[in-house]
Amino acid sequence: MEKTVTPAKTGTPPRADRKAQSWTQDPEGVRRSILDAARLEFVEHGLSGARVDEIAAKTATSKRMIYYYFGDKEGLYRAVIEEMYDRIRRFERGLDLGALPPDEAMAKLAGFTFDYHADNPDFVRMVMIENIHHARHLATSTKIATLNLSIIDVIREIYRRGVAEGLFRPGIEALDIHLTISALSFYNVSNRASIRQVFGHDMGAPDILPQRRQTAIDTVMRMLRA
Amino acid sequence: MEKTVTPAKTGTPPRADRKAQSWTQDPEGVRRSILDAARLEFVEHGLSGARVDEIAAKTATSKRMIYYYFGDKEGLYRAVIEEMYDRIRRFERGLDLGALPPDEAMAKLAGFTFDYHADNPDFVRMVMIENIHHARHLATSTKIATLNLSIIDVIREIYRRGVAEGLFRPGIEALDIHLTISALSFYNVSNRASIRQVFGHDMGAPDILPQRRQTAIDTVMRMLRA
DNA sequence: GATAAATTGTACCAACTGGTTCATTTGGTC
DNA sequence: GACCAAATGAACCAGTTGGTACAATTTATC
Repeated sequence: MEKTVTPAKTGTPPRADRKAQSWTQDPEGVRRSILDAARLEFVEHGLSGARVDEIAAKTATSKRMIYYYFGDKEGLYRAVIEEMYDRIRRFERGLDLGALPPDEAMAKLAGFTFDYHADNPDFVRMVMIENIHHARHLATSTKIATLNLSIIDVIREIYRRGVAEGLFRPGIEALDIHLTISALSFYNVSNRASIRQVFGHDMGAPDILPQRRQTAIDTVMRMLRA
Repeated sequence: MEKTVTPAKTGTPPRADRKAQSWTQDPEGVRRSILDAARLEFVEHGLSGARVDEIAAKTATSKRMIYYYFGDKEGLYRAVIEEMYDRIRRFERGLDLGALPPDEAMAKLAGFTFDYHADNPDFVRMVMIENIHHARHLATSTKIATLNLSIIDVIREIYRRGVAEGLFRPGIEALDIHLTISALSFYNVSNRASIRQVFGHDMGAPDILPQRRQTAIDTVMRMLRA
């Protein structure tokens, strides 16, 4: 962000000597830089609390480019949301649990999900913020509507095998399993601050987290066991 | 909100004929009215998204009185938060589970907690909002620090009895039990919008809620059973 | 009747904020 | 060398927003 030449101060920019600086053309890089800065700001302050000027300041580029690429504040917010959902979807797709016995597969899925949430508090906070806004942007996003649900299929298949092998009790909905895993993974992260405030325990602390993780996995397995 | 006399339009208010209206002095009523309006607005738009003028409009009184009683926007927000925590604490204290056998007591507690969250989405949303702000206002509130924890004692006692009677397995922390119950109660409400958007199911719908409720209770009981 | 607290209204302000305008240059590609 | 997209930068603006100033009146209390 260093300028070699002092910029003119008139409203109309100078003709010559504007900038001797050179720069590489890199649209993706600029978008990246803006998205990263925006994520930081939105995650920290929410949609209404985030300041465009603040995002611009965190960027390697300028406020000008934010509007150039994302149209307006909400467009930028939507882009951040979409990217985060893209990421967790890729994560879920990357799970390869088909080769494992059902109980191991389910325990592993629960563990992975727990870890993903614990490792990505930014994602958790964005989901919270989006829910505060009644998932309005999720609804208008064209990208998100088509995708998800894959995780439900994964769970359904593991569960089916588990029931067939007599390991799991029958009659449970795949969505119910997913919601239980999610709830137990999400809550510690989303409500970490209030839990610490009210009960004096920091669920994100490295000496407490593993215990909570084990409890979550055990709880899911016990929920399913025949 | 009817005025019998048209107010003067000068900056300096009129001397006479200001208002023939009479009103009863009712500080508590005015505070109530403001707090209710503020709750609606904060719950819907968050701390940064809420507009003081909008709160004033929802009030039976004026913006003037908001600052008169609560100092500033944050003071008002803090008052709303404190009141909500007061309410759930009273609810928790009101539970009388000591007379029931441990398993019944625990199931009833889980059910009550689930219902409280389902019936009070405003509370859930305020807790979300406060967590987005890292529970900063919970921390600075003098009222909240001293109180809670009673629910942990209730759980600890039920659990102790359950273990003594051989109904529950030993070695579980009371806080872990509470967090599990809370997570399973909170998540459906807090993430209702995104769940509906992504999976197409409205967890608050009257034909789905009871099933989710039962799953939550079952899950807690299975977590504990010896 | 005096005193203090509760209440009323509204115009107003300074700071902030999302978003735009203007004019221009540079890099890559064919 | 031409051409277009990428990139630059800072001033500026109109609308919003939390909060206040000012001046007065009414109600309850003793």
